[in-house]
Amino acid sequence: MLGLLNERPQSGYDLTKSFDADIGEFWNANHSQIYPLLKRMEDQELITHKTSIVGQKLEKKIYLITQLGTNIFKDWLHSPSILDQAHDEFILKLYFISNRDNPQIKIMVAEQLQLHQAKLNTLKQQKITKFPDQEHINQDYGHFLVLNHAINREESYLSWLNAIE
Amino acid sequence: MLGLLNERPQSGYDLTKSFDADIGEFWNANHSQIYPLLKRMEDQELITHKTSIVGQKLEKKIYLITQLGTNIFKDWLHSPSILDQAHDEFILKLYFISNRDNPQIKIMVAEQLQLHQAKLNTLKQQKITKFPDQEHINQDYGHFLVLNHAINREESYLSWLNAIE
DNA sequence: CCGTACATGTAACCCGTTACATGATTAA
DNA sequence: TTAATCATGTAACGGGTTACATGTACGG
Repeated sequence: MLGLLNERPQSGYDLTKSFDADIGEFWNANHSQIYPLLKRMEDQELITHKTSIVGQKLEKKIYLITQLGTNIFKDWLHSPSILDQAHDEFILKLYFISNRDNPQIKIMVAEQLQLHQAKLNTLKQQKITKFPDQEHINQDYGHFLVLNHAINREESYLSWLNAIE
Repeated sequence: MLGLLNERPQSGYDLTKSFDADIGEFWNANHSQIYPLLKRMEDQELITHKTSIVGQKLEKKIYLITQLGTNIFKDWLHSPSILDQAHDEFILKLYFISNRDNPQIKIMVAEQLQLHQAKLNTLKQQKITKFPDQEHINQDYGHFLVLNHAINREESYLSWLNAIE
């Protein structure tokens, strides 16, 4: 939300739409989560708001990021991202680095390449250890499929990373 | 947890280890989440437990799935799985179908193929609409990378699905 | 005897979804 | 005038992490 408000001041409703659209592909939030969080963030002085009137009397709260919020956001943006199968922070950071020529992209990609390569190596080692022959595969087919899925996931992630730039 | 207890009776500690190991690759849970949940599940009569003594006096609670729990688990296992970028229920179900010859696998795979193919089509259409030329790509590079990532993810998912059996 | 693993719990806190609740604006 | 969209909130509940808290068993 700090990242979105850093791009332009907007309302909770606007933020909700962003999550429904492109960002929602890999990070989701509903309006019932967004409105209370906006309040909490304002308490923490990361954002402020002004009220705008739409039509005759509909009050719309336009939230703006503060200097403190901007600092926190930038610290986050430049911090390393660990691997997490549920939420990919690296992708989210990439989303906010809109400028193609930003040298930060190369650094971040290199970092992720290393992490995912290490993960892939671990998974491949697990496969060799746990499924040395056909008999082990047949005895625990579900586990075998799932391990293959994780390997496939990491391999395609690596090929996507390598294709950046 | 019902799935794991359906395979064999075990303790909360054993369940924790399962999540730390192979299942944790795509679905995680900590012991501080597991112990209270076991109590709640016992209240709901999905599981029961017996106490086993290890060594001199260490009490170990062995949880067993009930008939009700087994029914609920099997209903879940045979229910369709929707797409969810955070938690892949289909993978989890596959994990519990250990028998390679189970005809259910083919049905589930076909279902997922359809869902992921539809998702891929939507994403590709979005890419054409939102990024018709190089200028649009340069203006919103972060969004472009993220969309490509989602497309890449779906394509590799489909190839993995097609490789099953 | 000492460190690692076994074993089980609670507390505080935020994440996230579904449902409940209300009302205004706008375009057909 | 009516339906879709804009706009903002709360409540209940369970998901999930980090930290706090305690004690036993076992192998070297």
